[in-house]
Amino acid sequence: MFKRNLKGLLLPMSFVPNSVRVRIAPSPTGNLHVGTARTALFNYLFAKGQGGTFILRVEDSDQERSKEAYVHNIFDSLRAIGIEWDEGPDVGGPKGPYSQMKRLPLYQEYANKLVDAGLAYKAYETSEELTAQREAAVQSGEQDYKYQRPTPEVLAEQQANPTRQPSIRFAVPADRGHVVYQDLVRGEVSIDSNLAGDFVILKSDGTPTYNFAVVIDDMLMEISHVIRGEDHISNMPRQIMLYEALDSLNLLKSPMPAFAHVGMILAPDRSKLSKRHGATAVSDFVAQGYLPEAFCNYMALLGWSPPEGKEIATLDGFARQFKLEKIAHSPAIFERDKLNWFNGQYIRQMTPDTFFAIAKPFLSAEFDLAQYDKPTLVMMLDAVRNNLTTLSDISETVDYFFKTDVVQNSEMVQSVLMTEEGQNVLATFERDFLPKADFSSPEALATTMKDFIESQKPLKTKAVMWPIRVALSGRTHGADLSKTLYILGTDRVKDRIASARQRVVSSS
RNA sequence: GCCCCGUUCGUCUAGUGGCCUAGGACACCUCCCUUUCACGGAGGCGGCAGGGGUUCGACUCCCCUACGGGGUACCA
Repeated sequence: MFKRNLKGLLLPMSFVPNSVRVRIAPSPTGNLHVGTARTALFNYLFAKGQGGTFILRVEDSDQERSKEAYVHNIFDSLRAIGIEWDEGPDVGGPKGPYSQMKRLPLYQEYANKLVDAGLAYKAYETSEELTAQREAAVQSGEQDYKYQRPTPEVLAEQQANPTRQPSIRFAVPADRGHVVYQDLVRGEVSIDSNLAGDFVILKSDGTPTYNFAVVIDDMLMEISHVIRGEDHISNMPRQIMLYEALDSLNLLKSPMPAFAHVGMILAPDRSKLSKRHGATAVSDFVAQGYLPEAFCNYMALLGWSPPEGKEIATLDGFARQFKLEKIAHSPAIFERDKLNWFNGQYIRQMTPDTFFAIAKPFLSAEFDLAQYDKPTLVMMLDAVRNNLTTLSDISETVDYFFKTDVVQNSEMVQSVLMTEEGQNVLATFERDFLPKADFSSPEALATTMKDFIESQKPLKTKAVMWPIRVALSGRTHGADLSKTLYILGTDRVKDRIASARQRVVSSS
C-alpha cells in the first residue's frame, strides 16, 4: 500500500501517522520571544484540537549564542501561558533526546550516508574564504552569489591541508527546477531550487545547520505538521530536497510533514518586533503586570479569529475551533491597546481572593503589607481593580493607603482644596460627618456618606466628594470612598482632613 | 539587486462571485448608569492600496503597478 504525500513522494502506507504530531522548536538564544510563543500557541491549539501530540524541542545547535538560562525562561514562559508539552527535554518521550546537542550523532550519521551516496560532499573552504568570495561576487556586480564547487586541483590542494576541517554540503540536483509544495495556509508555493547553491548541512565543527537538523529531527520525531513563521518559507526548497534525497536512499523514517507558514508578528512601525520596541519576551510582559492568560488570549487573536466569535476563551475553547486554513496570510501588528483590554478583562474576571494572590507580589515589592490584615488587603485591591490595566498599575493606585504623607501638589488638587467651597465642605465634613461616622464597616460608612452628600445639597456630588477625596488620597478619583474611609480608619482620616485644611490655609 | 509571501476601518479581523448599503473586537467620540474615576449599557466615527481585465454581477478570480514583510549565512 502506498500513499502519495504532498510532494508526490511514494511512501509505504505504514509511514502514514495515525495521529497529529506537532512541535515547537525554539532556540535558546534569548528569552521566549512573542513570535515564538504565538507559533507555539498555534501548534498547541492545533494539536489539542486534533487530539494530537505537542512536542518541545530545543534547537541549541548554535553553541555561540545558546544559554541554559534561556532554556529555563522558555520552559517557564510556555507553562505560564498554559502550554504544556507531551514530549520534551525535561519530560522525556519516545522520540528523544529533545535537545539538538544531544542528537549530534544522528545528524552525523545521516550526513555521512548522504555523502556515501554521493548526494552530499565534503567542502574545505573556511568561513573567511567564503565570506571573501561572497563579497568579491557582490563587488563585481554579480546579482546573486552561489557557492561554487572548487576545481579538482583546488580541492586536492585543500584536502592535502590537514588544518582544514571539512563541512558537509548538500549537492543540489542540477535539474531539480522549481520546488512546489502545498502550504496549508497559503496554498501552492513554488520556488526555484537553483537560486541557492549547494548548502552546508553539517558545519565543520560537527554541528548541523538549521535546515538539516529540522529535517532529520522532524522525520525522526515523526512530525506530521510543521507550523511555523513565514520567515521559513524560503527554506522550503532546501528542506524538501533533503526529504527527497533521504527518500531516494530509503532512509525516510516518516513521511514529509505538511507545512503551514503563518504570518509574522510585527511592531507598530511594521518592522520586526525587536528590543528597540521595548518588551519582546513573554516574561517581559509578565514582569510588566500582564496576566499570562490574558497575554496568551491576545496572541491567539493575532492572525486567527475564533469562528464562534467569542474573543475571550480558554485554550481548550479555542482549540476546539482551531483550523490551520483559517490562519491569516498577512503579518499582524502587535498593538498594546487590545492587549491592555484583555488584561483588564481578566483582572476583573477573577474572584477577589484570586486577584489578591496574583497582585500581592506587585504590592509587596513596593509597600510593607504588615499593617493590614488579609481581608482588608483583599477589599483594598478589589476596590481598585476596575481601574487597572496592568498589575504594575496597582502600587500607584493604592499608594495613599501605605504612605504617611499624601501628595497634594498638582494644579487640579490645589484648585479643589483652595476654593472656599472645598474648604467649607471639609469643615462641615469634620464637624458633622466624622463624629457620628461608624468606622466598623464600609457599609455603615456608605450610609452615613450618602446622608452627608444629601445634606450638602444643592452642592453637586462631585463638589462634595472631591475635596474629601483629595484630602484623603491626593487625587480626585479612586476607590469607593466608603471603602477608602474604612481602610484608612478613623485616626488617619481625621489627620488627613485636618492637615488638608491647615495646608490650604497656610498656602492661600 | 534577485527570489518568495502578503495588502479589508488607526489596530486585530469576518468575508471563498450575488446574503455587503462590507460584519465584529480594541482604540476614539457621544449619551445612559453612577458616591468620584472606572466598570457596564446604548449609539457614532471609520476600511475593500491603485489600475486594468474576466463576468449579467466582483472585497472575493486573473494581470500590472505601488507599498509592506521575509529570505538571499558553516544564525535559527
